Amino acid sequence: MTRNSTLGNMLDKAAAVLDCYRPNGGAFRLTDITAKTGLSKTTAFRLCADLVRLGLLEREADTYRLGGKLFELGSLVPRRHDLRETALPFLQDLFEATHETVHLGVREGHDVVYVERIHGHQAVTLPSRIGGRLPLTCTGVGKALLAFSGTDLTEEVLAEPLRRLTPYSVTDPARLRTAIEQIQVSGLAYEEQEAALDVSCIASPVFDGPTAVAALSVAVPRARFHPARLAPAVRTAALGLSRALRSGRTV
Amino acid sequence: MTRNSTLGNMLDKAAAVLDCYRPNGGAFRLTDITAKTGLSKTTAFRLCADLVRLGLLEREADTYRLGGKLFELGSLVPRRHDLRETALPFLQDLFEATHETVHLGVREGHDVVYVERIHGHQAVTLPSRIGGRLPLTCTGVGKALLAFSGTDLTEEVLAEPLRRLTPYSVTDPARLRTAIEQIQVSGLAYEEQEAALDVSCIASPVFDGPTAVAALSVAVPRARFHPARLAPAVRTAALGLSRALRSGRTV
DNA sequence: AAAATATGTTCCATGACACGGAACAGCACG
DNA sequence: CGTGCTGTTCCGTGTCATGGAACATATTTT
Repeated sequence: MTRNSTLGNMLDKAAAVLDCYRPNGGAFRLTDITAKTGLSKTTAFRLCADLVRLGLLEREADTYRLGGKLFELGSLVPRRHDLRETALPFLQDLFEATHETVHLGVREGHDVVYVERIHGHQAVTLPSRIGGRLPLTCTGVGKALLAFSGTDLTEEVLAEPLRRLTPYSVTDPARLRTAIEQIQVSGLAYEEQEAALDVSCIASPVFDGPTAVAALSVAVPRARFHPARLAPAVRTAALGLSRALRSGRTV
Repeated sequence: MTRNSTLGNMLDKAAAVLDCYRPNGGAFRLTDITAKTGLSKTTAFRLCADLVRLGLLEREADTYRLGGKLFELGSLVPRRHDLRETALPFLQDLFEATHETVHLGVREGHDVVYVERIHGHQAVTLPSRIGGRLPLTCTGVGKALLAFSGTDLTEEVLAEPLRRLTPYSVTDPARLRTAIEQIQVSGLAYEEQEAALDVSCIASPVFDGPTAVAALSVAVPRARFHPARLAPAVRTAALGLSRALRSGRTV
């Protein structure tokens, strides 16, 4: 009868249920949810039923998935929506120039959150997905953001152990520090197989003030990786978007 | 002390708060929220504080906006995400062929919900937005969906008064019925200034079985509206996507 | 076939906690 | 200075979310 002490109120519990689905979505059964959240079977059952009734979860034969209303609400989040809307034309330009996978990401804590990801028929296989999170240190977009987010953040990130997604991920703080310095002078971040095997990436920061508000990149299979051709396109798109953001703000 | 009887539990109240932001997002103050939801000031205050703590809402100087976690969760909704992922290459093709605003939408009840919307620098002004809802009867995508969602739904929609977004919106059930029949034989839905002034649109349904699972369209300013050029492109993209969905399912 | 294990589901008494009214605090007005 | 508007804190009350136990229904093991 004593309430579960770890989660405060009903809302915390509901949020815990939803958090089960981060960062990869999927479909879970009631038992999976009780295991992940620590909620009692009864509580999880009632909670899921409520969430289904509210459209935040959907049910299909003993499994629960995220519901359509979350999609609607997520699309309305102003910070994301506004950025995406101004960025999209530039991302399209970049895609049309390269026909490679194009990313737009923002920083959230020590992670990059992808706001947009467009690609054609031959998509590279990458851990990135819209709304997904990856460590700042393992991706082109992340490194571009990190290099222009202030020295405090850089030191914070370098202080803790660097995560590894592939054997090529940079885990030596000293190497990362020099990489960041190069990014700061060139305005371009390179990444080779550090997030996924056989995928390289060029990224460039987007500014709306002193620090980067976003970064965009193209990711290409290693066989087609030609920096001399890609770098100017990425840089152009990033500068164009920066200018659009500034002019939008002064209106 | 008597509890608000109209909303059952704490979760209902939280969902009511989030629903304030549909369908147009924005930023609301505490008073706005109490007015829209009917919650008491105290309850709304506590609830919003909880939602901010959970990342579902963000606060900025006495106003609340939808929070970043909703964006993350919304992007993971499987039904939407999977469709978007397979559709994107075809939408890109269509955009590259036309350089006009491209839509992808699905049906939800008597509305169309837009799953994707891509555009270049000269975007047409339209009420459509990703995650947004519009009446099936006022948009190209909507009419394409309606024409291939079974006669039961058609009759349901025709039975109730038809909504009007512009002076050109079709409100005569008889005219809409013949329009639907034309769509059914041609596989193409036309719409001229019925959703927004000065914008016309050609749409085509996407199939993964007997009924349409989605529809895609291009929307163009009236001055550039050349059906003979646009229709084949739209049709090609829709057929390509249909085929990709089918082959994806049989794997 | 029976037993065992795993699911999802319903029932219930209980007390933790969400509730709204009242009071307070800070601002902008005229 | 008062008056009207915000957001915020406090607190006693009783509602309703809670988890255990029991039930239902599959699937697997003996």
